[in-house]
Amino acid sequence: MPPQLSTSSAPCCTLCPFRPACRLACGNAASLMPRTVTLRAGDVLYIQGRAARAVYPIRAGGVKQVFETGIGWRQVSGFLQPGDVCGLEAHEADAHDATVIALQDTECCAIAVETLRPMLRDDPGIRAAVVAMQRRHARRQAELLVAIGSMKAAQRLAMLLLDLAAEQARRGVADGVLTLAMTRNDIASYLGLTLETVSRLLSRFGAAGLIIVRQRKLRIVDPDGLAAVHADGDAVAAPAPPAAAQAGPPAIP
Amino acid sequence: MPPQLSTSSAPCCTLCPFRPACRLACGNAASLMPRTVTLRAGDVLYIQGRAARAVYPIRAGGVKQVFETGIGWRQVSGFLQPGDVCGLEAHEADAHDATVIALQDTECCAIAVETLRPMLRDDPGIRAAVVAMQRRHARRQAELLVAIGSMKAAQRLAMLLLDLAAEQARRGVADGVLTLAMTRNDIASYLGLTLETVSRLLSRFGAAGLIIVRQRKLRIVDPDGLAAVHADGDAVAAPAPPAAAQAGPPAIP
DNA sequence: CGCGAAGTTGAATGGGATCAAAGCACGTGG
DNA sequence: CCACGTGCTTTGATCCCATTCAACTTCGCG
Repeated sequence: MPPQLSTSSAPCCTLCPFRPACRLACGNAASLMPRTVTLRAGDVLYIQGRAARAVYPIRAGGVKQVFETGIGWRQVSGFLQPGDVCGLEAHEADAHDATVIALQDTECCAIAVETLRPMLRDDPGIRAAVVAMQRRHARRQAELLVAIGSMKAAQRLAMLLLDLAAEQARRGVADGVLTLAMTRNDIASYLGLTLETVSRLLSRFGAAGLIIVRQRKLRIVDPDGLAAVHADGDAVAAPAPPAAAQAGPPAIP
Repeated sequence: MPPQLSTSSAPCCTLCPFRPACRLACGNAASLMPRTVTLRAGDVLYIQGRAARAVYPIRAGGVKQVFETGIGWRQVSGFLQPGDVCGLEAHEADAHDATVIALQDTECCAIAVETLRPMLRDDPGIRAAVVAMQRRHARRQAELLVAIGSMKAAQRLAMLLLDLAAEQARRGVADGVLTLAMTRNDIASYLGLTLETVSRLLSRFGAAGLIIVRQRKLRIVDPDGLAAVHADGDAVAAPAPPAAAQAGPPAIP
């Protein structure tokens, strides 16, 4: 077993919708060999409003999507991880509808629209995968809208944590240790809160035994409890003093 | 000139994306003759999660979209007017992604997916119109997300009013009298507020001379002022007592 | 080691929610 | 025609959750 790589796993294409047509992923010499792009934390992949010339499947790392309204109000609108695809709007619009910024060292492919469009026309499998991806994104956005519109802060944060864990499970990671590549500020923006509130809630979740947090490493200890918080909001109220002997699980490795 | 119809104008197809292929709209005998549906206030057009067998262009009246999350939290997610199309997700999904309920007496067409799909395949014009409609909807949802996530109540309401006015202008109505078919509660749900807050803000906007409200009739007096409220939020703060002689415009006709 | 960015924690404030009570429009039936 | 009931709206008083302001700690990196 090789030594552990940085914090994220090596480039992973297993969830990429373009995998069957991609030489990087399946090795077929006759297939597409996409250009790749590498980004460092803070680098901008593309900017909202600029011409959309490609879509960008993420191979490793992580990015945030930032949306800016017509009058200049910005908000984080999503976090994308390996297996997700940035800029899918390119296949039916000519401009990007959000800005994408790397949260950590990130590697992604770039598939030009001139390559993409024939692929979508000719391959029903890929087309279906892309449509499915768009619908998942729309559904998540609708759920987020309701969360921000009518749920309390604790519910929103619980939702995000469960969401991140589900995403992680979807890409096959077994142990429940999440790495939050984004800052507290990014999380707060995404959830319509402030960074202080996010920090306080993470501490409170930790005190309640739902999670273990240490900086950007997070382990979900009690998924059912988190789900209860998401559904109820008052499930974790006062930071009850943990009495005496409570040999909780050791800190995150 | 016939006497004025109820409160909304007669069935209007001028903005319908399917107009060029529709006998109701263009009179071409060889074209499609869609089935029509009539609803009374409160009637349900379709329900989230049920099989999507058709799309429903609205000819007259108005409806609200209601989205329900996986754990049963509901929120109004949009208001649709004549020229809009309900259930457009049908062309790539097999289930409706929201519930649609009539706000008033409403008339709409029903175009079965079996009819829709060939139409979209063969007619680039219609396809483009449908894509444009979906993108406008996505953009509006993103703006709403930022508004609910980080704007104050007054800003959100100003945004909605300006939006409704713009929609009305888009369908060619000249005088600026809006008819709010939805209740204060619907507005509040859509904006992530409570009905009391919406009511108070409408009164405050009225006192500030931005609008004239009386029940569900609303006239925008000062669009620029409203835009300032949308951008700033503090533009209309204290309900300043209107001093003395201020012969404001007469009540809404 | 020292600096800046990110995170934690506390205390005070405020905006919107909640609770409560009238007021108003509209349909229904006496 | 008017009395009545119901649902929607308005307005007031109070409360509470999240924001704001501020101080301090921790981490990452030159």
